[in-house]
Amino acid sequence: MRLTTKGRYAVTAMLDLAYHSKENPITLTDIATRQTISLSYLEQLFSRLRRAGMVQGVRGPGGGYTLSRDASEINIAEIITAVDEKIDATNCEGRGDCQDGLPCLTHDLWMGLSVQIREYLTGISLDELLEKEYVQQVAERQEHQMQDVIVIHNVA
Amino acid sequence: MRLTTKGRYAVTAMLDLAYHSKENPITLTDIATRQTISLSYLEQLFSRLRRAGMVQGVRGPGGGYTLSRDASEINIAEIITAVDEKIDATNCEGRGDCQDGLPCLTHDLWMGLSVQIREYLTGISLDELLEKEYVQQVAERQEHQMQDVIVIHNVA
DNA sequence: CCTATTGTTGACTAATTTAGTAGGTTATGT
DNA sequence: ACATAACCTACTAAATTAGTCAACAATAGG
Repeated sequence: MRLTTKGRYAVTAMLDLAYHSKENPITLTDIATRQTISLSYLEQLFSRLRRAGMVQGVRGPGGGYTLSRDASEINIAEIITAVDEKIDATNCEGRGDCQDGLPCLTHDLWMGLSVQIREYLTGISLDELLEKEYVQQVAERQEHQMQDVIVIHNVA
Repeated sequence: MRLTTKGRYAVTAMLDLAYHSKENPITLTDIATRQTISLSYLEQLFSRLRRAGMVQGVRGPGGGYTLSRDASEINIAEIITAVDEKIDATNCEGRGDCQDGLPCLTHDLWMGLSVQIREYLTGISLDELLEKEYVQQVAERQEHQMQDVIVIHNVA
């Protein structure tokens, strides 16, 4: 099982995208600034998200990324899977050959945990997350801070 | 979140111990053979489990390890915590300072996931695992294979 | 008392993964 | 044409895992 910043960054970026790209494409530079994630790293993640068919890239000025599907049709588990390989607590990727080709003593336990985690994350859509009061507060705060960054940039 | 072989080995070893140490202490060498885990690595893990007060070591011939508590009083979450630091899906260890001292956009989501995983693993005791038909089958198989190893060893 | 057994400890290491950099190439709106 | 932004590939530093190795401490049994 790995749930590292890779998967967390991907979900955060997708949520940012869902929040801001209602009409126009959003650039990775914007997301990188708002979420303080390195731009190049975001590019890698979005490369995978695009290949997984979750986002669409638009090149050139005014371009950026948009969601390929409605935010209600994208769940958290598939975002993590797209960038982080798999949500799986076993060592044998569920095959049951953990000990010399046969299942280890605790194989079933990790299978159960995997199902548990997968069900939880599959059950949450981007849409549902967006509606949370908490998310909206943080998103608004980030927009204000973004304004500050732009002002500082223009002054300099 | 990290759920790696470290935590899995610890739970597997503890389950093996619970299964075999009904009367006498069990040596790490036995556990290492049955579960195909490196002895030196097991020593490291049991050092932590001992400091966490979950097992007791008995030195000298006939020694080994026993559970400090009844198997019904030991749950899976605490075993993992003892060797694997923490069951936590956030990047900020739950503090909410993930983005420049303030919570990131998805902080709440990871908090919820952490609770979910922790509840699941806390709700399973070693005792309960032992009663599973599946575990008993694997344990018996391992004992037979262990006999083979001993026979081969004596012949050689 | 001696010795084999087993726990206990600490330092070291190879392999893997993560997180991030750097530098380029395409496509496209103005 | 030119600036903008996606897109792509290769490289790298830091962290973590999964061990190895070597020594020391306690103790049961002869």
